[in-house]
Amino acid sequence: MKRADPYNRDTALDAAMTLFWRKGYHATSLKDLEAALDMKPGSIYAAFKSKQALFLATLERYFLDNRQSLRTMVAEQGSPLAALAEFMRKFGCPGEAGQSNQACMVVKTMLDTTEADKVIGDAARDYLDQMGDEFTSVFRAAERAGELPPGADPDYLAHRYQMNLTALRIEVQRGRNQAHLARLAEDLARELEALRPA
Amino acid sequence: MKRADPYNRDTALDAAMTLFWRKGYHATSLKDLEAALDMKPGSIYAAFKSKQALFLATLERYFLDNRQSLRTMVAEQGSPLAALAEFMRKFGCPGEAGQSNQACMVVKTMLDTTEADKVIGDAARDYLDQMGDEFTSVFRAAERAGELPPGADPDYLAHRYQMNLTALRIEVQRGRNQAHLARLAEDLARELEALRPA
DNA sequence: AATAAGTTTGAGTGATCACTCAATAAGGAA
DNA sequence: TTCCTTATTGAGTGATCACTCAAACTTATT
Repeated sequence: MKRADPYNRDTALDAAMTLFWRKGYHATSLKDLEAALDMKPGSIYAAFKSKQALFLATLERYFLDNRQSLRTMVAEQGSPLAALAEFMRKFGCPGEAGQSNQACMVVKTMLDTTEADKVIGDAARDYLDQMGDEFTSVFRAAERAGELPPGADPDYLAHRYQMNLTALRIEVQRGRNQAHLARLAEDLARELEALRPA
Repeated sequence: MKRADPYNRDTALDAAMTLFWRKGYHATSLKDLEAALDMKPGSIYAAFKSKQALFLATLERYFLDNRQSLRTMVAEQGSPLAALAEFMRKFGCPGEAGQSNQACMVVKTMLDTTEADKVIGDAARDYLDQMGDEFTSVFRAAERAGELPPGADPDYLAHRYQMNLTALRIEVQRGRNQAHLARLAEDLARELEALRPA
């Protein structure tokens, strides 16, 4: 039997991430992973140690991707507040930029996890916290730039922003039509930009 | 061997609902159900036909419970808007009234479901729609009672309300501290009541 | 060519999955 | 009591679960 090419870690992790993101940790079997990664069980275990370790690796990858996407947006946009608005808007157009009609993988993971999968649940909560911190620091930058009204609380604003983003992305997975999602994202973005003093 | 008492459908459904709510459909095994319902596999299958049918029955029960809770609130509160505000506030105090620190079972189910579990996913989406319709009709009642500003869109308001409720309940499962959750719920409730013209 | 080091292979592990069914027990009607 | 219907029992079904490992293969070094 011919041997397959040596596996590519990035490609494999991407495939695993897509699969886990869509199906969730519990509903994804090793058979599914073998097919998606085009790897035999032995190779998967040699490369990633266990199903759980592989999942954690994909979750980290997902988080890092998202954080990088936000940071890029902040660097490209003229202002912190505009970056947050644009970041929000992007999730209202699923299938265009992003790859899927799925809610946030980290949120899905946290909701799918109990004490029996403490390691995974803790990782998810930690990434949510880190992403929240990221939003907070952007709001703080907005404050320094004079984009927030006096007395605004960057920490609280970040929290509410994260909640809105989460809710919007759940609407995406709920299968709402594109027009509805776009209006929703636009409204949320406008409410953000409305913070800017006149 | 002594026989167990004949099962009580309500008790069994409650126990199954609690278990499925917490662990999710995929992570809940029949062993888990046998222990929680105190029934042997044969009895479970005689009473509920299949794991999937049992899950669907618990999901319906969960939905009906929640809808009833909202309707009771509307009947008890002085105004529709006050009822919606109070309904929101209740979810900010987990462990007090409700039984668990879990997000909405219907949302969790929708996020945990793929084409492979189409029946379950469709049921979840349908209950979300029905709950949305319920909120819409309360907002319409608020409109008739003069509690909404002119030009308000009850359908859109209901949608945003549902999103906020979903996000709040996810914060609960995220494990935020009680003070934070209470403030969040209070703010969301106040924003609702701020719709009322002066 | 020969050897060594490192990967990939895939049949096979015991455990657990959802589920079945013949046997058994309980309650009601005669 | 005897029969009949209905419910419960729990060991057992084949399938699938996450996972292993000795053998086969490839590449690099000699």
